[in-house]
Amino acid sequence: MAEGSDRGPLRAPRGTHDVLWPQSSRWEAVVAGFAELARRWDFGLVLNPMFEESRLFRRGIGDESEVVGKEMYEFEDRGGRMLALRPEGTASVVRSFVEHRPPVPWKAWYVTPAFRYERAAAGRYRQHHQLGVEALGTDDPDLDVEVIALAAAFYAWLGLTRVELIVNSMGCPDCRPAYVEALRAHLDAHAGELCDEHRDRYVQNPLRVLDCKKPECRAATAEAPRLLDSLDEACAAHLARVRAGLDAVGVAHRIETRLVRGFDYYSRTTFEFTGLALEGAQNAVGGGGRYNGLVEQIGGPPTPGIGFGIGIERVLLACDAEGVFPAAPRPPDAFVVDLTGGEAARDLVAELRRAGLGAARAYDGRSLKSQMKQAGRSGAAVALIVGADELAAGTVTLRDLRHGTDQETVPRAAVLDRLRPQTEPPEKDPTP
RNA sequence: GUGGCCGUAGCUCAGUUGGUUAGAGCGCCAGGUUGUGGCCCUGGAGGUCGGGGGUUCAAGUCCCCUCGGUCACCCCA
Repeated sequence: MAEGSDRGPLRAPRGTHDVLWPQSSRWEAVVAGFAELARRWDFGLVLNPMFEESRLFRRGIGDESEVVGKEMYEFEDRGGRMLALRPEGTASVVRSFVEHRPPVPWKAWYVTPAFRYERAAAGRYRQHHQLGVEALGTDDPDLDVEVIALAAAFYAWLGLTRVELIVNSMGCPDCRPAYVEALRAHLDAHAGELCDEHRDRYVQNPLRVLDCKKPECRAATAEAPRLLDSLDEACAAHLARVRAGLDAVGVAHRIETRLVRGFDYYSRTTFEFTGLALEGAQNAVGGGGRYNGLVEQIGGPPTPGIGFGIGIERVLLACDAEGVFPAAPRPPDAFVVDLTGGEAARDLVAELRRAGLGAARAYDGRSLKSQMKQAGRSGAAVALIVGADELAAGTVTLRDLRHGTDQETVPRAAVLDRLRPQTEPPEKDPTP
């Protein structure tokens, strides 16, 4: 183990990253856009702790899952409590539901960091960020449709077009066991054909083999029984209703019987959004499903639920790959250039800001040329220049920085009125 | 966690079979213009060559370890 060596430069820990302006403007916009969609879909914001008792995740997500089994950031606090940084959002949200018992249906959205101790790569981080929703209290397939449609609307709002939605049903505790047995029987007969990894492990979790991308496993399961065919009547009807709903609201999707998601809590509807423009293996931009047994598992009353998580870094990567949703910096409305020692700038920016305008200025008594350069770089629409002449005359020189070199002399008292009409930004609708 | 590739100014990179004070473009700062940005010209600042150890008269160049990135596997967001 590398003891915190004191050599070398300080850097962000492996798998973490900083987001600086102007890149961060995309994050602001992503969250604002998602918040607006959540409002339309009638979801309210829920805030949860970033760490929880470890047992929440062990019980909720499943001890066997990769994420809990080997990727959790677990630690003991000074009081001897075993805690873990949240590896995903659902367990915490559901725990808060169980703890507070809000009236159902309870529709919550969140934005949160998620922590997983795994080897970093492009689009995979030890701390990444997820947007998500959880809806508890009803098994109504129309809700599945709403939840999936919300995610689809989000991708569309970003401008993404190359996103594919795959849907499957994991069945329920009534019909899945029989299927798992049938699948296991099939795998027993083909065990020799499986890839190295699954040859021995398929017994524990046969469903995993369906998800394996190795050609051997693909071939060995090509003729395997399909979960879709062994759904009981209720699960089959549920899925049919979800599919019809997606068609009705115009959400294109494809059934993928191999889709098996990583967490233990899923039942019935599962889905995943894949960024087709993304290179490499990290191309899932979002996913989720129904988890009708989860609330009970962590100590609440039997309550069905459904939700999804969307990885912000992934989605932004997909935007880069498709060339959409660029960073949109918000420049100041005016840049104050001061040649009098700073007092005029100090007072003028204060006045502009009180009036709701974005005001920037230079510091350290730079030269006029230097201040003008900064003004140009800032993206401000106008420069407000105050020198000895203007100070004496009670005016400011207002220079257009966007178009040409037009400038005019404006009485100091009229500056605000002169600025307001041309800078009032139209209230921007975050959706198309 | 396993294997491959990579790591030189803030950024993108060059750096000859190891050989004096490590370079370019962009960016930044200043000047050209005693009060005017964007283009242009001139100058300047800025580097533990990711970190540590080793080989050598000599290491950015070679070797080992380590940290970080990246690709594949794995896993998923």
